[in-house]
Amino acid sequence: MTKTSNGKSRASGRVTLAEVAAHAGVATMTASRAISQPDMVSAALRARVEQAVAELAYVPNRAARALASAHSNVIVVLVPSLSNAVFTAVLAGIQDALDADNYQILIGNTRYSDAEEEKLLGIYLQSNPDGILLSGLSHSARVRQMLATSQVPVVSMMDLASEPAQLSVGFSQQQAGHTMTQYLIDKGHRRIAFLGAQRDERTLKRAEGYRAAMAAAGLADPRLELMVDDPSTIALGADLLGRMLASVPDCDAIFCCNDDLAHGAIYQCQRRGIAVPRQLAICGFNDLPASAWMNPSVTTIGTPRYRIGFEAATLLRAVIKGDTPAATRIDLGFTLMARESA
Amino acid sequence: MTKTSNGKSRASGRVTLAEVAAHAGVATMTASRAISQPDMVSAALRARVEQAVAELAYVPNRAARALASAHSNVIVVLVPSLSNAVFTAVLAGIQDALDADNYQILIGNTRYSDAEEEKLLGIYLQSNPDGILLSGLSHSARVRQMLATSQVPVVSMMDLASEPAQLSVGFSQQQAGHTMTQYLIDKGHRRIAFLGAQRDERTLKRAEGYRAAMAAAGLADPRLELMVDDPSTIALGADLLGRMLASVPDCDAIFCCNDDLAHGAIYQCQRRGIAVPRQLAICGFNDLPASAWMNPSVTTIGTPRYRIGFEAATLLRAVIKGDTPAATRIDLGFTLMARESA
DNA sequence: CTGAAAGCGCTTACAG
DNA sequence: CTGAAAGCGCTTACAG
Repeated sequence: MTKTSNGKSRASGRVTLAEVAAHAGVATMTASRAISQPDMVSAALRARVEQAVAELAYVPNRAARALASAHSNVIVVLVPSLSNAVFTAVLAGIQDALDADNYQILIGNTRYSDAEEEKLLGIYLQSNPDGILLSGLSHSARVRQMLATSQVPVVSMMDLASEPAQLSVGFSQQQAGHTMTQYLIDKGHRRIAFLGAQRDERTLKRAEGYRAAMAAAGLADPRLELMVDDPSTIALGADLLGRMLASVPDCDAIFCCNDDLAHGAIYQCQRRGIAVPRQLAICGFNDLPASAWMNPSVTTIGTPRYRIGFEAATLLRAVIKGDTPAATRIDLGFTLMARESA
Repeated sequence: MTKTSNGKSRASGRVTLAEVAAHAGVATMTASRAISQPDMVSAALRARVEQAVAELAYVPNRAARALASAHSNVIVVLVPSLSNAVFTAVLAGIQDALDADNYQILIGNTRYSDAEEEKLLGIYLQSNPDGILLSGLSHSARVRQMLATSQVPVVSMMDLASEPAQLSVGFSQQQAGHTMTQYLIDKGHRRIAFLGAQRDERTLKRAEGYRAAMAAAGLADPRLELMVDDPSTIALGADLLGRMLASVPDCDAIFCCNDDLAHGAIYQCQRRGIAVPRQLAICGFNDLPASAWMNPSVTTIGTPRYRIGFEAATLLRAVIKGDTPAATRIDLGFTLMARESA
């Protein structure tokens, strides 16, 4: 199997293109073309090479190809979480958009940490990626500098960039936060609390939207805001609900920064015998699958996460291929899902 | 910035090790050592190289390193789903286990498809991975052959292999299915249905366990089994519950092959006014976070998914480093979580 | 501890 | 359409 030619070789033992070429009776470069640019080779030679590939079970060496061609065919995707269904949907969209091309997708989970993002980016940049898909708009100075010196095309996902030079696909997190809050105000609620977790960029922007709507309605009260660093979980939602009710007993509605928190808050209300929405209205954000099925069903903001991934990947691919995109800032919008809980 | 030497160069324009070496006034190979094997270089030279690296913002070319060293430092992980919280937990365990080493983790989502698994494996094998982490024990003939010819070490996750030569980390899916069924039988249920989705390997084995327990108790009835190909979702759980109740009205307990289905079944009962567990007992599998919080809370099987990922990656790393593992088959067990719903 | 040179397995202008 | 040769950016026995 291992046909290393000379004794002192460091060869990998795997079948090489040269062996395939020899087997097919053509030059190495012809074998290369038959595989990578089949149209540039005559049908006869192509068939011989293909047969040799099959007979020798040839597997191309991606490192050698990347080195020789200065093209990695790698696309890096950095998401802050894999346990959050929002980002797995984004990934599914990316996968589908890139499926046809021979891209290798490098998925990095930054765990909502700047340090981790820097580390992962540093490692992934070693692979000389053709493009990068990032979550969110705000990144550490170090990350911004690494990106700048690398010269690799970047598309930001989830939110909309303010500078048109920055490619972004998403929707206005702030506006969505405002819309949900206004909905609660229009329903007649006055003591509307905001429950936030993770304190990430998007939570902060949703809170800004909430704050703007409350202020405009003359309902602002800092005691109505409860924001913690912990990751969003159902358990945290249950906990935060208790804390809010303890500090603001006359609270009549709760806007959770995401559905996990809302679910926990609702389950907690059920255990305490608090009727939702009659005694307390509760709404979330993202429209996770359970939100439509729970009892009461959960009022929330539907977000186009799959499409964000799909469109961002499509945009990135266009830029990599040298196209000048028609739009550099793609707003996919959001949908208020008015259901039973608020 | 781009210091390509000769006119017709295909250089990438990035800073190279040779430039770093020149900047530091050492030979290229010394610069290489200073970076990869710092202990083999004197402190003085090491410092000069490190400074040159910093000043030039040098980023190593992973492809070149892989090609020259015949070592990719890549570990491939294939999971059937990223939207399933079980596998994202497995991934978290893998990440944590491999964090210290400089491994690049290639995550592939096979979407429960043999064809997709073959395709992904083919692409990833081009990167000459040091090791592979696979989900499940049963794979297509093509996959098994690719694995065999590649000679890359493989560890299987989730279930336990029957042949000791095959490295595996998980628990007995069949036994877990049996345990849950026996629990329901012991509680006095007689018409216990099994709801299955995806028809994947693990669902099938849980069903086997169910079948064995039912047969042993003299309760077997093929009409009590409902298995479909569709992916597991809450909506499907709601749907399957309706279908089962329509075909077997005297059904008194339902064993769902996973928690998503169980949640959907319970929500559907709530909408139909069926009391759980009084009129109908319902249990799931995997113990997703919501199961402890729902009302009623969900009886289910707790599975050590994070630890499966962690231990599997640890085992793989040991094998890659040439160690002979003490155990080739690591049983991490499971836990029956008896709660309100059954 | 340090270095000169060969080699890893591909691709790519350039000829023919 | 096909091929000889150089080169991509590293690492590694082998010497000194």
